Amino acid sequence: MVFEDCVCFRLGKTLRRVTKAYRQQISKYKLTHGQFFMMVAILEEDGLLPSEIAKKTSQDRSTTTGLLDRLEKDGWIERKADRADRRSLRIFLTQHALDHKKSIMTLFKKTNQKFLHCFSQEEWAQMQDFLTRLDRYNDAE
Amino acid sequence: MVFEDCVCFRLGKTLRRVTKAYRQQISKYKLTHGQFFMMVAILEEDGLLPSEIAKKTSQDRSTTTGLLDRLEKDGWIERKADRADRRSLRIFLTQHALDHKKSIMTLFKKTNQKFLHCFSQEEWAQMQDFLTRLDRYNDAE
DNA sequence: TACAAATAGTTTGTATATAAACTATTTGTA
DNA sequence: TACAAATAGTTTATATACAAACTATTTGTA
Repeated sequence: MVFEDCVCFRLGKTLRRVTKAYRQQISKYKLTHGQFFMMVAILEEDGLLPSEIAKKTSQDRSTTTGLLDRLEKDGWIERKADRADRRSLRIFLTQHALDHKKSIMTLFKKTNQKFLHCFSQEEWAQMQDFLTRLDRYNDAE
Repeated sequence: MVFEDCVCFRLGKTLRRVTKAYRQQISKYKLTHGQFFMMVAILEEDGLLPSEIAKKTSQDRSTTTGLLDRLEKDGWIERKADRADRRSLRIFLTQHALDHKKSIMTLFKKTNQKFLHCFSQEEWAQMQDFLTRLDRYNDAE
């Protein structure tokens, strides 16, 4: 089959499947997988700028705006003006988010364990190396 | 970093980067990467059903509808009624698509070569195996 | 100090992605 | 044959993804 050896196609196919399974695992919180990762990033570090969150989650800034919109609408985060730079915002967790912090971080780790079971430690290190090579290749472009 | 060992996050990050580089490579044809892959699938086999194309490209049926809509609008393909089953359609290439068949298939192979350069033959086989394991894991769910 | 360039974040427009519901048709079976 | 179930494809609604353009502010520099 013509797509067998296509890097982009194979990654896309696998990601779609992994994401689908991921969604089922995290459905408890009514967060999409994108929102879930963004929440984890913010739970780990409160008070970041949107641009810092974009970098941390490797998302486009405008994608980040949309994700933050929905997280704010659903009461997980708040945008507050930065004192030092009036162009900037800082993203803070709501009490609701703080109340679920431990539970969400546990779910994050537990869900990922399921996927890591596909690999031995050495294999996952190998996989990470492969992915990092592709990341770097495209940085250079 | 918390996402370092997250399978879903790492795949997503790499795919976004690979796709971005891919887009630049194929920009000549004004096809998105999704449209490009679908065109390759149809160039390889003319007269398929949308459901067969969905399966071949590992896409949802409704995603396939949208991609075929745009390919049809841009004059690459035509939908024709199936004689045997009035629920079904058959997807056929236009003359325009046939005129570019060779060039598109060459671009497909050439572009992918750039990404394969990140790996030795053994490494790519290993990577394929890893991806296939994740595919299978999620099939079972 | 003036002001061009850079930066932070958003908006707009379009494409992919998917679940759920929908129409039309065919299939399986009592 | 009648009719429920299955199938093919689409539509609808919503979320990610991203390029390009936009506003407001800050920075760098002549």
